[in-house]
Order: sequence, then structure tokens, then C-alpha cells
Amino acid sequence: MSSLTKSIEAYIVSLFEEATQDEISLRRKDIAEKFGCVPSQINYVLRSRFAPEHGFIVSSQRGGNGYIRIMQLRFNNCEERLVHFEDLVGNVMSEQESRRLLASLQNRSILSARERILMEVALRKQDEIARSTYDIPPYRRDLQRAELMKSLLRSLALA
Amino acid sequence: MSSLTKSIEAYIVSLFEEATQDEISLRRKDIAEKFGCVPSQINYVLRSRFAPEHGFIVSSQRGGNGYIRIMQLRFNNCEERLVHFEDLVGNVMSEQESRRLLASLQNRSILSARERILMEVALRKQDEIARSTYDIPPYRRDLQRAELMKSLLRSLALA
DNA sequence: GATTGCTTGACTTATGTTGACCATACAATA
DNA sequence: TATTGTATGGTCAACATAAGTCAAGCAATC
Repeated sequence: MSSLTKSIEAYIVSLFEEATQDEISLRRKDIAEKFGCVPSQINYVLRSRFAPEHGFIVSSQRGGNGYIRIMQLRFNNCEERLVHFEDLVGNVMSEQESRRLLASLQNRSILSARERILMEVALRKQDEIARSTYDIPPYRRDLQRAELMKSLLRSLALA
Repeated sequence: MSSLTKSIEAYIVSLFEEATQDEISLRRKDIAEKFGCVPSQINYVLRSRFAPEHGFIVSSQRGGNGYIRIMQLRFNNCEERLVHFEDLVGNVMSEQESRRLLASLQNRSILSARERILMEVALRKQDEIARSTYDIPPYRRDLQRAELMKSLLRSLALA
């Protein structure tokens, strides 16, 4: 008694298996018809199963000749190491720890200099906003930081 | 299958490939005739596909011997590129605009797939927190997004 | 029983295409 | 020189076609 969402997910995965590229394109309306559901169901599947954190990028266009395009990101064997570091992050991460981790990842050539900078900027910006705009106390910022760090690592690790 | 707009876009891109310069010139009327469409369709293609955010500048002249000239932007140094990005982003940026910009930057090989996904995750996370945790209204999220986008681009331009 | 995940449909927003009408540059002519 | 004609390109609004959002209700799981 597989759910609709799982069926649609499986179907989309099968499209990737057939495809020669890491990218497929589909019509929301067609898929909805194929599964006899409402079109917005497709959005739910995409949001819950094909998010960047799962290694996919979804882009779309409305209007005439509209489409939904799903790219599967495949990176070179960083997977295990990054997944490991994701565990290492845990639920809480201080600013210091985050800097150290990024430096270490760059040293081991798991991140390029540019990738590290992007992550550093993202972390710093988030922290800045949390602190100065919303007055979030340090501990909750450490939670948020760990969240963001994990999302970023996950996006690079999963393919 | 492929839309009229895409065909015209592809044709114009092919003109650039043939050209020796970073600049091409065309007659709106001629292109419209070639594709059997109304002339204003060309304006639509230019507006949606050859805007500055895609790295082009369009100038034109009306009247007898009128023309449309399309220049492909080239940056000589980081500074120029940075200024261009800041202009492009401005103070406000919708989620859509941000996604489109990232797609365009990746297409132009200004960003790698990994860099793009990092940026996408950072933007999404920030937005998610602003929306669901702090209940920030859309306009202020657009301000924040522009800020983050500029910070990320700035860091890369200088890297 | 409460929380989380799934499904639906009404409403919103974006894109592509067309045509009517407007603006401008140049040239011929008065 | 001033006027007018002709050849361009520009703008905008209407319409068709897709996709996105959101909240409410239902189902599954803890």
C-alpha cells in the first residue's frame, strides 16, 4: 500500500535511470494526470524528496511550454567523508568550531577555497542577522549554525 | 515542442558564435519575418533572454536604417564584475530572481554546480528561518535575500 | 492522543504570443 | 529650412497556458 508520494517519487527516480544525463524534464500537469492526482501534489513530492539537501536542483518555468527540470548532482567520491563530517557537526556548533571544520575540510581538499568562502559567508550572515536583527541568544545561534552547516555539507555530499 | 522564444534565442546565440566580435547587429523586422511572427516578439526575447543579468547589453535605433545591437559583456577584472553584480542584485531580490540569477551564472560558468548549490541552500535556509521561525514578511525577506546574495557574490568576486 | 506526513482544491503568479497604437530617424520635397 | 512620408523600432494590454502557494482536512505513526 505504497503512498501516492512514494509512487511519484519512484517514477521520477526511474526517469533518471532511463535518462542518459543527470537531468530530466517533465510537465507537472502530465505527471498529475498519469497518477490521477492534483498537480500541486507534484510540488509536494519535489519539496519533500528532491530538495537540494538530497542532491537535487529543481528549476521550473510557468506559462506556455512550461516545465519542471530536475538535476541530479553527482560529485566525485566526496560522499562518505562529508557524510561523516555531518555526524561530526551534531546539533550544536560554535563559531570557532565551524571555522575550524571549514579550514580542515579545505586543507584536505574536500572543499575548494571558493566553496569554503561561500560557506563561511553564509554562516556569518545568518549569525549576524540572528544576533543583531532578532536578538537571538548564543545557544540558539549555535543550534542554527549547526543546522546550516549540516544542510550545506549534505548538499555537497549527496548525489 | 520548442517554443518560438527559444528558437529565436537559439538563433541569436548562433549569430554570436559566428561573429568574430562580442557584438552583433540585426533588423527586428527581418528576424520576425524569418520566424513568421510579430515584430514585438523580438522585443520579448531580448527582454527575457538578453538582459544584463544574462550578460548582455542591448541598444537600438528606430527609423530608416534602424537596428538592434546586442553586446556581450566582458569583464576585465574582479572589480568590474563585482560592480556589475551589485547593480544586478540591487537592494531587493525575489526568490525567483535569485534562482534565475544562479542558473544564469552557472550556465555562463561563473559558478560551478557545487558553488551554485551551496548558494541555493544558504538562501533557502535563511528564508526558511526568516519565514517560519521569525515570521518575517515577504518584503523584508527580499531585502535579506539581496543582502546575502550580494555578500556571497562579493566574496567570490574577490576570491 | 499528539505529532508528523500526505492529499486536495481554490486562488495566485509567471511566461509566451499577438496586435493595436506610439515614437523616432532619415530622406525627399516644398 | 520646414514639412511630410516612409521605414524602423518600442510599449502595452489582452489572452492562453502553465506552474506555485497555502491552508484545511485526512491518514499514518509515535
